Amino acid sequence: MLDATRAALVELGWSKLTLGDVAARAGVAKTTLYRRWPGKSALVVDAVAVLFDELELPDRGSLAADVGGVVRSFAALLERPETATALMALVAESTRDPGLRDRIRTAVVDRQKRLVLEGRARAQARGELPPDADPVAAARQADLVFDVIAGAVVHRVLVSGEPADDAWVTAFTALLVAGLGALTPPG
Amino acid sequence: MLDATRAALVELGWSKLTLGDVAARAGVAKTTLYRRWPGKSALVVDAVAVLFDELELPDRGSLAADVGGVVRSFAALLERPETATALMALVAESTRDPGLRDRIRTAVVDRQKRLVLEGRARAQARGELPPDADPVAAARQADLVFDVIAGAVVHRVLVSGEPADDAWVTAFTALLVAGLGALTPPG
DNA sequence: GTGTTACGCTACGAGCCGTAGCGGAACGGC
DNA sequence: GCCGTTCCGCTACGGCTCGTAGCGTAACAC
Repeated sequence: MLDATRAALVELGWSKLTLGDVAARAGVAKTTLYRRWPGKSALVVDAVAVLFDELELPDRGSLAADVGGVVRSFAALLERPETATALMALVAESTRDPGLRDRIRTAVVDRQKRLVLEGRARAQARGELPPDADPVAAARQADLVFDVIAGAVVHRVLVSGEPADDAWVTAFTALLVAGLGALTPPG
Repeated sequence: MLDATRAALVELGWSKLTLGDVAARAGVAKTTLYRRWPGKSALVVDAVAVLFDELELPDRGSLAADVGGVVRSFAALLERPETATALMALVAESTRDPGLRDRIRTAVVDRQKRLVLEGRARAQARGELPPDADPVAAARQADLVFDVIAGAVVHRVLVSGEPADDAWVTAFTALLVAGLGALTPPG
């Protein structure tokens, strides 16, 4: 079912995707889809969410290398046509649907944020970042870094429409790591 | 016409917005809309584009203050319900429609990027940033900064779903300015 | 043997899309 | 005063999608 949804997303995109189509591809009655999911948005959330499971963050030895790695893998995910068209449409829908917003958060956003927390803890263990003084300040900084990384990649790939190639990834990583390094030693 | 489109966006959101609705609100026949715009997407692009004209960048005296200013005004624009639901949906559509992508670029993206170029030139005049050595490298850095700023704000407001309040703006500005400052003096 | 659950299939009213066809109003040239 | 052009409003239409209702059936539990 979710496979059929992703296939339909690749071929038709979000706007022209119909539940009748998905049902036909999956060899399933349209009724069954409506019995399991309340609508198009919820179905696509589940279909796309599994793609974010493949995001991992192996230890590459330094904060800069870890940031570069997560940026690269996230960009690779966004350059797949299914995720690109679906993610933006879902975010647009979630603007007017709090329930959908929660689904997206638990199914997609939290899975990415986990990587940031992981890389951050690793950098602290290496001594590249100072340990947490205040836990709420630490959470705020993690959220900030997450928004910067994910936002920049999304904007580069989907809005500016240019690839996140090696040159861009290294430049962005350098900027972010330099900012973190310059900001935290004194404070 | 565009006023009616924005009003319908506020009330219905992107997905439930119909051209018949817009026509009724504008006191105009549905045919007229189709005579002027090829479809829903193009109409909404024009309706939203004018909102980006109010973005300006007064000289606030320092690079940090200028960045904070543009972040604040951009965030205020994104927190309006019309722009939030429309922008993301348009980006989603543009992944499958190169023509729409160009419309968005000229009508929305370029208007924002202008601010970045302006602030950058101003910071160079103040001596806060080094002058351009290589023009293509300068353009690349400007694009990078633009993606970081716009992407972070969009992600914060629309994906994370939390407001870009003063605390966040100052933290983000500090991170970005520190990164720019730490990166460029040696190079 | 029976209740429960889940599914497939058909059919339906409702709504929107995008277009065609027709008639009317404004404007300009002469 | 006459006529061509252009723009608009209005109605109507075929086609498509939505989401639901109704009915029959297969698997499973006990």
